[in-house]
Amino acid sequence: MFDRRTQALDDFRRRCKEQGLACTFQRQMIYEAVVDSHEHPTLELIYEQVRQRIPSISLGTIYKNVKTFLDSGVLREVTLHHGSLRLESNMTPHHHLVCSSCKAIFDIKDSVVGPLRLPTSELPAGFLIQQCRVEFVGLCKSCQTVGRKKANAVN
Amino acid sequence: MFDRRTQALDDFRRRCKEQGLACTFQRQMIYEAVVDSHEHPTLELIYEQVRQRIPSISLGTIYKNVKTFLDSGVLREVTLHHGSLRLESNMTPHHHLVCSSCKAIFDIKDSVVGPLRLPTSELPAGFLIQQCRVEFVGLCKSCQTVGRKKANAVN
DNA sequence: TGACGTTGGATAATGATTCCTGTTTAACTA
DNA sequence: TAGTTAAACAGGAATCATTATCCAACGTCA
Repeated sequence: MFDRRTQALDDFRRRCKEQGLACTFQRQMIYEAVVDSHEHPTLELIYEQVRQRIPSISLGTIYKNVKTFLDSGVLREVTLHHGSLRLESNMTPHHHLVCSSCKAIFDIKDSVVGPLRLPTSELPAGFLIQQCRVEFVGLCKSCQTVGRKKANAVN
Repeated sequence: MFDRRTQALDDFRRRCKEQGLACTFQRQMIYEAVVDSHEHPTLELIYEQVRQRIPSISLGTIYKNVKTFLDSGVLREVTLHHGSLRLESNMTPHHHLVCSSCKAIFDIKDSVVGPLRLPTSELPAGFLIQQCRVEFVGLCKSCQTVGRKKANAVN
């Protein structure tokens, strides 16, 4: 009887224990909502999901716990630059190098990485690929020396 | 006398003309602020920049024109998922496939893409790379048939 | 130059996120 | 197992970024 939910629950307990986080029912439901949704859910989606099982839960609780999960590495954020719109005028194909601490962005020439191909067999049926973006994530020189704490928090 | 600013101005005029946009002084300043800043600036940064030359400009104007630029493709947004925090529980290395229209995200196995290396010579001095994220961007099946307009708008 | 689109500024609306406060709960200990 | 305590909770207020609306004044372009 080692179904997906049991597995998820075990993972959750283990991850919480590792991080010294209380293993509350609300947190468990939030975690499960992320695991169950294979769509890389937004906070709103998680909220709706969890409310079906805990109607009284508040959005604030979702926010706080998701933040806790992200800070401690129990969950991950798909989107690196979420929250800040960043612009560029360079329209030629290129990639980016991003400092995870100070969010500085550098351009990387397209040619350095080379073309990336994905076998059609790996794609969802009918998916049409238009472009490929590569982000190298790391720490710039100054953030390595200055902000160790900060850098660790960003996983 | 073909310096960087002259070049930028020419590019700007050409891009505006192509898109049927008025080539106003304010827009020119906004465009130049993006070109001049090699940091992939935020809106706030652009605002500060432009205000040095047009102190009376309002933040609303910046927002409005940047949006116009993004919609028409005069400028680009570095961050694909800006504005929506997306979560995942899958902690194993993997990449993502993103529909630019409906923002659906699919996982791609790490191994399919293979390891990517960047010659140190291509990095800013002292930069420490921690991970590499690849995003294949395109259109999922349903968005290809349904939302052509929408899809075009998303560059 | 004249018509038309754009700007500025003020304001309001919105949506996402954070903060605050009093109450409840999980985890630990006796 | 009951008691204690720090942490977590719900609910609502507050904040912040962003978008929308208005209109008179202005600048652009044919």
